[in-house]
Amino acid sequence: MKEFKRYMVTSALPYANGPVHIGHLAGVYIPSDIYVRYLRLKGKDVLWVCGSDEHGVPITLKAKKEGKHPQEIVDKYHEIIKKSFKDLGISFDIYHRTSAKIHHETAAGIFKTIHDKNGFIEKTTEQYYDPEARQFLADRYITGTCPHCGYEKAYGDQCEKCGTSLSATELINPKSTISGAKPELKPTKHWFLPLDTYEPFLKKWILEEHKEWKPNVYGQCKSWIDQGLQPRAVSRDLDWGVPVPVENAEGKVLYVWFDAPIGYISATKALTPDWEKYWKDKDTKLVHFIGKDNIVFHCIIFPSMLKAEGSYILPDNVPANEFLNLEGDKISTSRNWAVWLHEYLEEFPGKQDVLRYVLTANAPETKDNDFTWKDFQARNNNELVAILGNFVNRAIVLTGKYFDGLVPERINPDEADTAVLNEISEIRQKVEHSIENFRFREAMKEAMNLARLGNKYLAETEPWKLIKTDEDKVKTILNIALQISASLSIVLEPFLPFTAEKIRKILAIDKIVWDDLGNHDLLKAGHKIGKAELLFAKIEDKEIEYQVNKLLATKEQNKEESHEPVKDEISYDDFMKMDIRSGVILEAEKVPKTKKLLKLKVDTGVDQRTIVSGIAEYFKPEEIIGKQVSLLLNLAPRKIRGIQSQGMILMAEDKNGKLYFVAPQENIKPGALIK
RNA sequence: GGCGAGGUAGCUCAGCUGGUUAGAGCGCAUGAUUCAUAAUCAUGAGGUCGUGAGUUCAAGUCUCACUCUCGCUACCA
Repeated sequence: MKEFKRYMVTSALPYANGPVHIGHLAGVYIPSDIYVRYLRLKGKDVLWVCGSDEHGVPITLKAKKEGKHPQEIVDKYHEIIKKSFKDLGISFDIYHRTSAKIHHETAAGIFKTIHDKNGFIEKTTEQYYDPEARQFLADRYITGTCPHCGYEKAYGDQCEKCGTSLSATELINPKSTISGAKPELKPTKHWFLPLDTYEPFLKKWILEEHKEWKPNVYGQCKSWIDQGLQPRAVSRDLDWGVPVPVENAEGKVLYVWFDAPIGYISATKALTPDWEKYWKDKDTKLVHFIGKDNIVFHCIIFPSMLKAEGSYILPDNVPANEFLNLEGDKISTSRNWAVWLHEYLEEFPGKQDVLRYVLTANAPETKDNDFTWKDFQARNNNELVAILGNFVNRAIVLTGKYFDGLVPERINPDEADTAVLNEISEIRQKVEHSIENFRFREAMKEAMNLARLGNKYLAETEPWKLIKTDEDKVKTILNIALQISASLSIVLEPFLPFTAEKIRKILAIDKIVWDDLGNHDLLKAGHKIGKAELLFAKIEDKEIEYQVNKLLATKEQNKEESHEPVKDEISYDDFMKMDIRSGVILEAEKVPKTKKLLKLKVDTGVDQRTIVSGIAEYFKPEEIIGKQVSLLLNLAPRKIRGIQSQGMILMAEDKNGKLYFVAPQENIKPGALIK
């Protein structure tokens, strides 16, 4: 394996429209913190950067909804996120943000360089522009009269009445749905990164040269490359983001995925004037920690951008984790189904390492995993308290009791004693190997084995018995138990930094270096150690119940609060325009090559017609034949997957997206009017 | 539907290029022990390795089909 002179580590930028939860931590931030802390202890030259991703449409929407400026939104979450990371001991060298000036300059600079090298494809199209709102309008934000059927409220992309696909420019009397103003046709230019031209490069670089990447990452990349890459737009008509730095680009910003990864570079710039050697020197090892949803951006798009720019190095590895679930359900910010970091820190003060431990032990390294509070409690009580905390406590208490807290000397250690000391080095090697291969779960387990080793050693030697007959032997035993404790304070530092620090405080030592791990004389005979202090406290059932109840309450609330806002008022006439009737499904078959579509033949009472409906995920064709349904008959026909769909089946949808038929409770002849 | 990843003891996971009775931690049972936060230590019981075929002297490990979970993608008037 290549030896690198220095390391550049990045962690995915959290999106600043909400706080950070345990899924983020287990997937990205804790693994990278372990990795970086380890490298630092080894004395490596390493920089680790992260920051808030503050651009993009969702933030502007959230701002609009709350009547605020996007900057207010990102300011709020940036502070919450930054503080909670710090409190958990996530040791970024810098936590930056993409709304910062230096980021805008950096992103613009990179765009400009690629632009000047003709690295983009430019495409100009005529698009509607709203002079009042002063922005370009997406097709959906324009209504007008359909040139085919004369329907007055056709959308810019499609007429709902006759079903024809339209382009906004075909509409007669177009109107902006934002301001109501009459939009003007203006040429708008966009820039595309021609990913297709990077295909040969990506093929060689990933598929041939990085076979060691994790299977999920490698497989995902292969899938994308094999399917053929398309040029991707790198700009948007929006007023929140990094302005496109060329002439005649007013109202255009860089697409958020273009500017976000550049945030790594700008953060490094903000950190040190020496930033270039971390990003441009071939002897730097660049590692991106991300979640699986980010694989394509970090393995395909960002490297292509850097390649296009020309002067940057490419990542050596992109360790992506899978997702963490919570109590069996997907974590969801919008449904408030999460354990929020800032809340955890308040509710479990001083227990940062417990969360770090549980999330590492349970990290979704190879497949999605589940976090449960019961498991959280069990790991704390049975592993941290019983194995680790207990061992260190035993060693300290015994030393206090027998030798007044003075480290005793080793006198004629026998074979078993030496074997135990030597085992520390073996554990060290295993931990190193695992961390360097991004297997943190395994690494931490090995580290914990050191505490297991200590417990076993004490149980076998029984110093509390020997003290009556052979004090010299007890000295040797406790010396070794203390050396193990000291080594624990090193090996645990990457995983449980607060605990490692606590152990050092009790042992009254300060300096630690990874290479001291396994040293048999970390504590000199005669050194005075401090008083025993518990490393971990048991977590009682009550605390766990509280958390579980909190989640149950969320579940209840989600059930109740699933109301969409009430739509705009309509007139009775509007309602009566709809022709809703009961009907019966006569035939049903799956539309080939789709997941959700069923082609149905229904008896409407007046005729038999074909309807295509997106319900295949919840109903099998044979199950619904003969089923009574409610039909909207006079909906404009529309072609779906090549099949003309004449009407719509009415369905109720719950918050999880599950569908339910809406139909008369008792059997009724097809064709009965519903009003 | 296409593509990718995964399906190994109650739970969380190891099992490298196929090779003796499939491993670990936690939980569970029994025993030992009391220095320690009823903590620890030892021993043990738990698996037809998603299902079904095939290749091979030999398959959890290779091939094919099927099935379930997750993700990307197409697609839900």
